[in-house]
Amino acid sequence: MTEIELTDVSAACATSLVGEPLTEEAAAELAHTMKALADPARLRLLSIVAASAGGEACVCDLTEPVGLSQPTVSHHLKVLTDAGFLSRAKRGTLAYYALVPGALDRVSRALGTA
Amino acid sequence: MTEIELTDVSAACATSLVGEPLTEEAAAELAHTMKALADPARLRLLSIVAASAGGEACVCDLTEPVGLSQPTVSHHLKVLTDAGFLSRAKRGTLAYYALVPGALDRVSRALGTA
DNA sequence: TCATGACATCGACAGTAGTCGATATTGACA
DNA sequence: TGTCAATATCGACTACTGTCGATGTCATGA
Repeated sequence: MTEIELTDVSAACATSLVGEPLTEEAAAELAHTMKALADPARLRLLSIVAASAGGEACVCDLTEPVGLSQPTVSHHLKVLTDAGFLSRAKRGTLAYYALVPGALDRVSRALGTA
Repeated sequence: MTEIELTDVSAACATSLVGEPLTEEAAAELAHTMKALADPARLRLLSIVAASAGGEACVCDLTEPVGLSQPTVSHHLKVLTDAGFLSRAKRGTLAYYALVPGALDRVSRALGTA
C-alpha cells in the first residue's frame, strides 16, 4: 500500500477536473478523497450528522440509524475524519462528530464546471 | 450483490447530501455513482477526454497517457459510460468517448451546499 | 475473401475494503 | 480502586475491484 497519509480534502481539490489533464498525483489524491465518499454507509453517516441537532452526533446516535455494528460505524467515521470531512470532539466518554465546514464544497467545486 | 443496473448520474443526484438524511436507496445510488469517480485512472481519463480536441477521444489516444493496457482502459471507460459520465460514439473502427454535458455538475450539486 | 487493426469481453489473479466479534482503552462515578 | 459505559483497535473473513494476457468481434481495405 502506498500510504497517502494526510490526504485531506483541501489537498485533493486544488485543481479542477475538466480544466486540464490531471497529473498522476492530483488524480491519486482526488480519488482517495472521493473514495471516502463512495460508500452508502458513509454518505448516510454524513447526512445524518449534518441533519442532527447542533450539527453534531455521537457514535451511539449513529449506530442504530445506519443498521451497522458499533465497530463498523467507528471505522467509517474514522475514514471520513481522516479524509477531512468530519471533525471529532471527545467530551467525557462520548465522541461527537461534526461536518467540517466547506469540505464537501471543495470536492463539489473540483468536479463541477460551474 | 443487489444489482443496481441503470444507476446513472441523473438518478443518483436527485437529493442533496446535507439537506436531510439520505434514504438507504438514495445513498446506495449516489455511492454507486461516486465509486465510478473514485479511481485515479478514471479521473485522469475523464480529464484527458475533457481536454481533448473536439471534446472527444478514442481508446487508442488514451492508453498511452494513462499507462495502462488497452483492456484496462476499455474497462474504465465502460464504468464511466455506465455511470453516465461518458458517451460512446463508434465511427468506423474507432470508438470516440466524450463527456456527457452536465453529468459532473449534477454530482457536484449533490455534494455542495452552495 | 482474407488479413489487419481497433476495441470489447473473458478468465484469472492479487490487492483492497466492508463487516463483524472480541478485546483494549478511556473517562465517569460510586 | 473497581465497575461500567462509550469508543477505538485488532484479527479474520468475504466480497469486490483493478489489472493483465488471451481471445472474440467487427469494420476496413487489399
